[in-house]
Amino acid sequence: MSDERYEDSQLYKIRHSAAHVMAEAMLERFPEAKIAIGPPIEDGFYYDFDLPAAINDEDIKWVEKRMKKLLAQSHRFTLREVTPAEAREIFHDQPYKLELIEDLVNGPQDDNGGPIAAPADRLTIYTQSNFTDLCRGPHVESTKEINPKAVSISLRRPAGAYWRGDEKRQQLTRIYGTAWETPQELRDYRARLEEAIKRDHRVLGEKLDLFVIDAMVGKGLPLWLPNGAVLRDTLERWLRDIQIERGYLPVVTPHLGNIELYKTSGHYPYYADSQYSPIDVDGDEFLLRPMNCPHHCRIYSSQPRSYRDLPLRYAEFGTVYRYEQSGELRGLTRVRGFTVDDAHLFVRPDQLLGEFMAVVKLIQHVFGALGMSDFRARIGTRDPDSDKYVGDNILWEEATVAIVDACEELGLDYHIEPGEAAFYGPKLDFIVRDVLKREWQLGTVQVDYNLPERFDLEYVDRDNVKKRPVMIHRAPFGSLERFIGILIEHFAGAFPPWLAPIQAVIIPIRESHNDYAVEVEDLLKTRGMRVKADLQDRNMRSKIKQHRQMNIPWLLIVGDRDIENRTVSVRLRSDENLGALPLAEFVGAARERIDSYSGEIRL
RNA sequence: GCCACCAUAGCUCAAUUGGCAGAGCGCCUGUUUUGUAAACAGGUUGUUCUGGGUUCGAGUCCCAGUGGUGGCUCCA
Repeated sequence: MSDERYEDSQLYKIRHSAAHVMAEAMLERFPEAKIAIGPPIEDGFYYDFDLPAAINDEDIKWVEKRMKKLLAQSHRFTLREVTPAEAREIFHDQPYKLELIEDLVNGPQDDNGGPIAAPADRLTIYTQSNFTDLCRGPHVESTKEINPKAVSISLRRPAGAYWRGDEKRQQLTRIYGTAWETPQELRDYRARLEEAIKRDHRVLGEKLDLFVIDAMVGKGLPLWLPNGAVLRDTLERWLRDIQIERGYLPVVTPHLGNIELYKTSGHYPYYADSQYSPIDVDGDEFLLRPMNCPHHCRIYSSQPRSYRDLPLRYAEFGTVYRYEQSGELRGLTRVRGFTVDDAHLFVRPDQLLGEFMAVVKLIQHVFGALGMSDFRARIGTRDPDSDKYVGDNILWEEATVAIVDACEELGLDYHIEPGEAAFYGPKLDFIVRDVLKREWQLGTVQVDYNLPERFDLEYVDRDNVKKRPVMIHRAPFGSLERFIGILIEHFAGAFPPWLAPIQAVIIPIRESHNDYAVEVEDLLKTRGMRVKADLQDRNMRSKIKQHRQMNIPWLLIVGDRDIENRTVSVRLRSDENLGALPLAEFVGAARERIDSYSGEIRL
C-alpha cells in the first residue's frame, strides 16, 4: 500500500524505459524512421514515429521480439547533461527532436503562447545500448529491472496521431505498449481487457437486443429495439417525474427551425462544421437543430414575464442532430442524432446561486440513484486568449464565480479547466469513463448571460423596470444515447429490476403447466411488472440458460408443486435458487424492489 | 476528417500455393414432456460488403467505394 504518485513509481520508470527500448528496436527495423515522443501512460506507454511506410503485424512481432531481447541483455540507462549545441548535433537528423530542443531552449509555451518553464541552457539525454533520446527521465538503472515477459506491444494496434496533437501537422504512427512489474500483472491486465470487451455496450447492445445501428438508415443513427426502448422510456419517465416534483414544466418543440433562430442565438457560426446542411423550404432555410436552447428562448419570449413568474424551468427530451466526423462515431456514446434530457431555467440574478445548486443536487441524485460514483466534476472556463466566445467579460466572470461558489457550497470535488466552456458561458460537467477508460461527458450545467441578451429576454421587476433573466442550461444525463451506453457498461447488462427491460420470465416445467404460467404472467402484468411466460416447445433447462444469458433478474419456474401450492420457484440471475415462494409473497417483494429503485434482486 | 487495420449464413468463426463455400449456435419440421445453464433426429440458411480489374479459374491478388474497429483531432 502506497500513495506515491505514479510519476514517482518504479512502474512509471519501467514504462518510460520500455518506450526507449521499443524505439531502439524500431530504429533497427526502420533505420530511416524519425522519432517523436514516447511517454508512459496509464497501463503502459507509447512512442510516436514518422515511418517511411505503413507498419504491419510482422514488423510489430519483429520489434517486440527484438525489444525483449534488448531488455534481457541488461543495458544501463545513462544520463548526460548537454548544451543546446551538443543536443542539436546529436539529433541533427531527427527533426522532431530538433523542434523540441528549440522549444526547450526558447522556454516551453502552452497552446496560447504562455510560458510554462524558463528557457533551458542545459538539456538532458538518456542513452541505453545504441539509443539516445532527449529526455527528462527518470529511468530504471538498467534494463535488468524490466521483465521482458511483463511487456507487450502487440496487445494494441498501431494508431495514427498528429505531431503535437495538431491535426494540421504531420500524422505519425503511434505504437502502444504495456509493461508491468511481473508477468502475472500482464496476464491480469489482459484478463481485464477481455472482461472490458464483454461489458462493451456495443457487444451487450446486440446480445441483449437493445439497439442496432443500420448502415442503410445511416451511421451514427441508432435504432432502438423493444428492449432498449423500454429501458430508455423507463429512464425518461423516471427523470421526468423527478423534474416535475422539482418544479420543471414540460415543453415540446420541433426538431428543426428556421436558420434565423440559430443566427440570432449565435450558434450558427459556431456549429457550422457540425450541423447538417440547411434544408430549403419555400425559399427559407431550415436547420435540423443542433441544440434546443433557441426554441426554449422563444417560448420564454412568447409572453410578457413578471419577476413573480421566475424561475421558469422548461424541460424537454429534445432530439438534436449534429454532423459529427465519421471517425468519431462510436456505438451509443457518439452519434449523429441524440436526445438531450434538456432543460433551460430562466431565473432572476438573485435566484441564480440557489437554482444552480438545486440543479447540481438533482444531478447528484440521478447519479447516486444509479450507483454511479466514479465520475469527476470539471468546471470549464473561458480560455482567455481565444476569441471563440461571445459576451461581455464581466458577465463571464459573474457566471464563473457563481459556478465556483455553488461547487464550494456543495462541497463538490471539482477542478477547473480553462478552454472547456461553451461558447456562450462557463459550465460544470460530470465526466465518466467507459470500460476502455475513455472519458465521456454526461451531465452538464451551464450558466448563460448571453442568450437572454441575444434574444432580448426580459421580465418586469418589482420596481416596474424591465430586466434581463439569467439562463441555466442543464442535462443530468447529457444525452439519453450516451448515458444509456455508459449505463449498459456500468451494470454490465445486468440492470436493476426497475430498469430491466424484462423483469421476470415464467418457465413452465411441462406443457401441462402452461396455463398456470400464463395465469402468473397475467397477475404480474396487472401489478405493473414487465414479464413474459415462455411457452416455447423446448425443455426447461434450455429456457433457463437462454433467459439467464439475457440477465433477466427473476426466473420463475412453475410445475406441479407450484400449481398445487400457488407458488413460483424463484431463480435469480445470480444463479441463486430461492426455492418456492407463495405467489403473493413474490409479487409483493418484487414490487418493493422495483418501487424502491433498488439494485438488489434477492427477495 | 486524418493514419492504420478489418469485412464469409441471423451470430461466432473455418476454407491448404488462386481450384466444388463449410462448422457450431440460431431458425424450421418431427420425436420427446423434462424441477433449475444446451433432449434427440432430420432439414434450412450465402450478391463471400458493393463496383471494377488481373486470371482458364478469385472468398483468396490489384484498384475504387461503402461500412466497421483502434487511435488522433473534435464533442453530449
